[in-house]
Amino acid sequence: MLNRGSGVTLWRQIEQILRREIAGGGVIPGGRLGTEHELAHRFSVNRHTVRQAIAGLREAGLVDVTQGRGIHVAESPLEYPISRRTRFSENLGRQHRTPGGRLIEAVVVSASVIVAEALEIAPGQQVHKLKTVGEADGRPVSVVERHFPAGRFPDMADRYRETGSVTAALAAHGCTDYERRVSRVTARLPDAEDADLLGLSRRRPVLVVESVNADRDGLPV
Amino acid sequence: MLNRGSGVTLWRQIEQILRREIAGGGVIPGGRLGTEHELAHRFSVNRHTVRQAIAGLREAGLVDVTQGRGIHVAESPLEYPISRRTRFSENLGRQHRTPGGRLIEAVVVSASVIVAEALEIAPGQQVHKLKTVGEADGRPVSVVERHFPAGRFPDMADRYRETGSVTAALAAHGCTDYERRVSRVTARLPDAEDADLLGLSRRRPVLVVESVNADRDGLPV
DNA sequence: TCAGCCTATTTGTCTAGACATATAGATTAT
DNA sequence: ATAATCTATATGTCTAGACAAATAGGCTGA
Repeated sequence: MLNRGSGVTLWRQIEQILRREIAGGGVIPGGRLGTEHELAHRFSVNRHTVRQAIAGLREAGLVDVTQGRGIHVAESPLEYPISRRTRFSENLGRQHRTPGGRLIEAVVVSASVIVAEALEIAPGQQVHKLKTVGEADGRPVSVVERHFPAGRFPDMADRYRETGSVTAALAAHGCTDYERRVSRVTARLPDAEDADLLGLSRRRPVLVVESVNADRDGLPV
Repeated sequence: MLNRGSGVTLWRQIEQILRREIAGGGVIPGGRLGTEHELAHRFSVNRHTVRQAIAGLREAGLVDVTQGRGIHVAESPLEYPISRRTRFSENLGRQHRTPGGRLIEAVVVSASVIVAEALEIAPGQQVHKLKTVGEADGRPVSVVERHFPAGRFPDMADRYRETGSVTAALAAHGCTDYERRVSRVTARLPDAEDADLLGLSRRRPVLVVESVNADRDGLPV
């Protein structure tokens, strides 16, 4: 099965074999890949060598490893053969117009310097902070944090809860149309909270869209 | 130095200590962090335990580890306290219009199915493939791969070399204006080649802009 | 029936040591 | 002086084995 003197390390060979098995559908998503002990025995190597191979699969988000439970093929590695990209490549233009989203948090806070600058208000002024999780295809794909000046949009949170739509909530305040003014796209690795909300591996990069909307509305991050 | 029965694993404690030393400027960027052997002796642990701690620093892009050379603090972990975002948050609209870029590769290849579909030509037809590295602020920030149908733009590579501009090269073929038709933004971790070209850590996510330009020009990836 | 406990299973951490391989610098030969 | 070779140093890989800790499922007692 393995080639021991080929210049290619054993754990890489093992990783490759397991990758193919997963990609080829040899193992059902959610099913066990086998225990470290089993795999070690199967490839006739030490358990630690298997662990190094598994570490690679884990980074790639192909398997979930849990102490006491075992090694399971991740739920949707279906698209693996295509690429390892993060999936939520939304159409940017639409992203901020879509009504959907589950509300996580709605609080009124003092504007940080960055937010204040974007909104063209004084730092420390009250702003609504809405945190929502966007969903598509039935699974969470984006975490959005919006800031609205509390002065101009006093009932923002309530309106959003009623309508479930940012656009509608803004309209209720007399703002019938808005446009993105600037938009910066960056990428980073998600922090623990984001990863939890999205139910994803911390390995997968996350898109961060920072944009400021015209008509004097702004929404960083 | 280390607390052995605290519930926090040794390697995590070691990682934290080293992180603080790096962030605090205790070690000069480019300087050695010490060898695995030295660190193992310093913390009175096994070399492998140190290795696991180092693996964490490595993932975070804080150190460069090279066989035979040792462990060195990464060149610019300066912005570490700020955030771990990738830096090249370019203005999307401008990205494909900018003239700049160093040519890495220019070949004529057969169109893959994906490329062919985007360009609305038959798979297998000849296309120019231009690979360039975009620079900003003196450092490489983007890897762009463009595909042009060889039929419509026979001298693409030469023209690009002459003018150093995609727009100009297209104009030489009678295509004076073009627009992005659709654009998808995704993020992924760079592969070895990309990381090398960009001179960056493989941990930092990379933005991938896939767009198809109107006037029947397309440029995936 | 249900809660709590117990235990087998499985991954996580740590140690110990051997050999492989890449790097840099010194040494040697031309 | 320059190029090739050798050597010490350092990380990479692999094995071996011990104990810790989390999970799941079965068992026991109320």
